[in-house]
Amino acid sequence: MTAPGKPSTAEELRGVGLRVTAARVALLDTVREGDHLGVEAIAAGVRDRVGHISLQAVYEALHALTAAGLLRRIEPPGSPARFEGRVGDNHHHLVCRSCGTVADVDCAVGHAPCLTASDNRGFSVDEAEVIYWGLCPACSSTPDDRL
Amino acid sequence: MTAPGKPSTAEELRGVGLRVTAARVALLDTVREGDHLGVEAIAAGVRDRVGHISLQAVYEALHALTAAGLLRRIEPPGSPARFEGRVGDNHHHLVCRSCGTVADVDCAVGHAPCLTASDNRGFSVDEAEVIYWGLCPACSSTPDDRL
DNA sequence: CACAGACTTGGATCCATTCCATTTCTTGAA
DNA sequence: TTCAAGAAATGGAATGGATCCAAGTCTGTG
Repeated sequence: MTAPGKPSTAEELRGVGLRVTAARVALLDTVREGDHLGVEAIAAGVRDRVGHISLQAVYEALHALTAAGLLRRIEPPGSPARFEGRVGDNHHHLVCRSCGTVADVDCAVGHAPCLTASDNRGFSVDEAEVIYWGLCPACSSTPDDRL
Repeated sequence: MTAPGKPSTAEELRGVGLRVTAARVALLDTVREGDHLGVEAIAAGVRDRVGHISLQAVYEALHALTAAGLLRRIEPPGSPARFEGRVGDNHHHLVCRSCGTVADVDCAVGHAPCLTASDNRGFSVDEAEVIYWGLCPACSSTPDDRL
């Protein structure tokens, strides 16, 4: 089974080996419907759906879902962590210096300097900050992950 | 006066309208010699030079120097803020997921997808995170900066 | 059904950062 | 050189996001 079309939230959870609980389903839905929500906002959204959830449970679930690859965590310098449901595609973010609003942008692959977003969504961009994540030479030659 | 060649640290401070104090000179030198240092490391470096400085003074001075454009603050998600002396040029960073080491990279302007750094310095990059800073449509049409 | 895993409650704790009131110091002018 | 204005530095307290802990309850899942 598992119609290839569009798996339900529950099926997605199961698909990555996580238990399906009301809280997690509500959390996943909340994050996907929301727009780069912070932890508090997510907790509020989940409470709207299932009545109650503790902040700790929210943190726990966010970790689990992020680790499972169902959510992505972004942390614009200067503001608390935010989460989004868009994963898998390589997209970046526009952050407003004034109000902190976050918007998605596709990666400008293939053309232009990386300073230019493929679509600036109406933002007036004054800086592009790029962080390349990976392993430094020393760490990539080390067998295990030492932290 | 002010030989165009290479202004002293003190002259640079004066040049941006800041007072010249031993602490600031030492701090600026420390950051420039160091490699993406954190606040604690900077404080330690300054203490090596001038004997003593409070953490608060370090924060205050870092703010002042950053605002003045003499330093740049970078904040890789998951680690405390770091400061560097390279300003003015548009360069980005390589961050090691394992040890947190930060290295500079020039912007890959003009060629390649932004996923590819101009020189990866030996890092094995698995992700490029781009944050475009600017003002969202709403904020850019607003006369004053409301936060 | 039984159990591992998830959730709750209620702490405590950690860390980076900021705020406060007070004192000290740099600086430019007298 | 002396002085006053105002910026900078100080110690101490406080804030806020995030994490962790332990004990007990609940609940998916095999």
